[in-house]
Amino acid sequence: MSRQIHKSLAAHEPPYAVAFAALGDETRLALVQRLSAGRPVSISELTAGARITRQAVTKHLRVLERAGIVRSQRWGRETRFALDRRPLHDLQVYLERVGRQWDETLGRLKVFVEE
Amino acid sequence: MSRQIHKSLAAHEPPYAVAFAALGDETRLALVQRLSAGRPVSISELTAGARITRQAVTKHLRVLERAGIVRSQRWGRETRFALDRRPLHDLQVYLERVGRQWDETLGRLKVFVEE
DNA sequence: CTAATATGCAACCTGGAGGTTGCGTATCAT
DNA sequence: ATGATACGCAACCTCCAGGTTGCATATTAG
Repeated sequence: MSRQIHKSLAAHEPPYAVAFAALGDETRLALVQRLSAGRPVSISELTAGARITRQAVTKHLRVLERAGIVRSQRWGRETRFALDRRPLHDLQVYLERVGRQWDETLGRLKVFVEE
Repeated sequence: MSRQIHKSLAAHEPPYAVAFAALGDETRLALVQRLSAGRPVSISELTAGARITRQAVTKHLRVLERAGIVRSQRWGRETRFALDRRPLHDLQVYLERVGRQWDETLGRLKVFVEE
């Protein structure tokens, strides 16, 4: 899309695309679900029962971390990950805004038609 | 992610991951923005001013369409795309739910601690 | 102290995402 | 009728996401 649009949108806004992309994977969505309970969970525990390797799980967690959705903290020999709700809330607000913009524009359009 | 968790979550729910993934690209997010005005827009118009080829734009639009976020309709020689707000709203609700689950679980935890 | 546990790091593999070009075909404008 | 416009289809290219394996290292358990 035009460079102008892109720039104007991404200028000082959070990197929505990155966050959405982080959620755009079944495995990572499942991880988010699992962490949504609030309790920090270690990599091993998150890997337990999974069909993929611990390394793969780790990579997914790092993706979520770079997107700001999750934070990690070492606890002895294990690394525990916890959810951060703020970026998720930001996405929610973003989606609301898109819907609202639709309403407003369509509202104006309706007024125009009715005149 | 254990198979059980995955299945129980994805069983009859919308394919959230697919929708999130569709939004997880700057170009496609820009397209969504542009369509959020409500007016159906043709591929050519969406391509105008973009730095990528019409074909690339088309591919992105198809991705959005498969995710249900956008719908296409032929209008003479052009194909116009329009936004569908429902899937976006579903995502919004999904994100709300994650946040709410956090609150509830943490609430329970707090009660437990205080007893 | 020693074995088991929990991770990190790095190399490596493979498929598909994102992009391009070329060409064929409706449809619209003149 | 004819040229310009708006697409679709298909082949092709490149790079990186998602996954694995192997090995080294720090912690904890007994």
